[in-house]
Amino acid sequence: MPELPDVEIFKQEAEKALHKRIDNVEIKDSDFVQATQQEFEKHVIGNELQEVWRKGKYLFLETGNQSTVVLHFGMTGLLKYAPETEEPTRYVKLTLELDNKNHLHYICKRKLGSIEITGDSGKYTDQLDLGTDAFQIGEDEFKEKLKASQATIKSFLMDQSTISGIGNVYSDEMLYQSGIPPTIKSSKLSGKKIRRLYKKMKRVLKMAIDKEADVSQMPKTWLLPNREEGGDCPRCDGKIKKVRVSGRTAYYCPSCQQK
DNA sequence: CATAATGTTTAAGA
DNA sequence: GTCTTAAACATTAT
Repeated sequence: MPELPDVEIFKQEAEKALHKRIDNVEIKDSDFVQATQQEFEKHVIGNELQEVWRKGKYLFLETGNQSTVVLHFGMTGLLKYAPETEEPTRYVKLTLELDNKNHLHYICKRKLGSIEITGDSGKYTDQLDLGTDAFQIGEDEFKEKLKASQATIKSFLMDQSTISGIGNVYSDEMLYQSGIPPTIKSSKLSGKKIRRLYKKMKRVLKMAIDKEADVSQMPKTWLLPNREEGGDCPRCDGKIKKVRVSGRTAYYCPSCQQK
């Protein structure tokens, strides 16, 4: 589930290839990879991986001369760094072959997600229209944006053009831990709840990254490991409910989460 | 077999 | 212009 914490882990995976030269590129699914072999030859092959950075759910691989590989992971994408002797077989869309006999693979079961190359990453990111990264945003900006919104709070958190990086699963988690129902209007939140949500947003993201975005490592008192209809709420006697909010499935505890 | 699934984009309606 | 829904994308898991 590639949201901000997952992509942050992919960033760490890509950083294993930092300062290695990219000797070759294998496009394994040309339907999926937007860039052509020629573009990889021009922008990537023969260059070192100089820097890896993330904004929201996007990951950027800088390969010098203002060349950037832009990755989005859709719902099922991931990165894997492995020796050339341990090739993954299924769902590989792209492989970067490094000069140390290791490979960086982009793997995706489904076709939601993208791989592109740009010669102007500034212009490219502007076009993506991403709001401030959820891990970077300050409390004042958060408060201001929230008060200006007419949307429900869950919708607000997931809107990538306002704040980037938060998706369906982690928005549920933040709202659960803040005791806020997902369908309440953002503008109706009390100052106290806004403050609480801001703090929980940061804490949930940080903890999730510390736990390598691995659900099995998350605290049992979190919603995440209990995210199913009718499941027991880990913090009260209530049962977890499922509702549709902004086209997605939200899980919450009606008794813990009240305005 | 039918259904829902972590995301984004687009279109249409309120 | 804002916000919400639904559909589409392709494939897997239940």
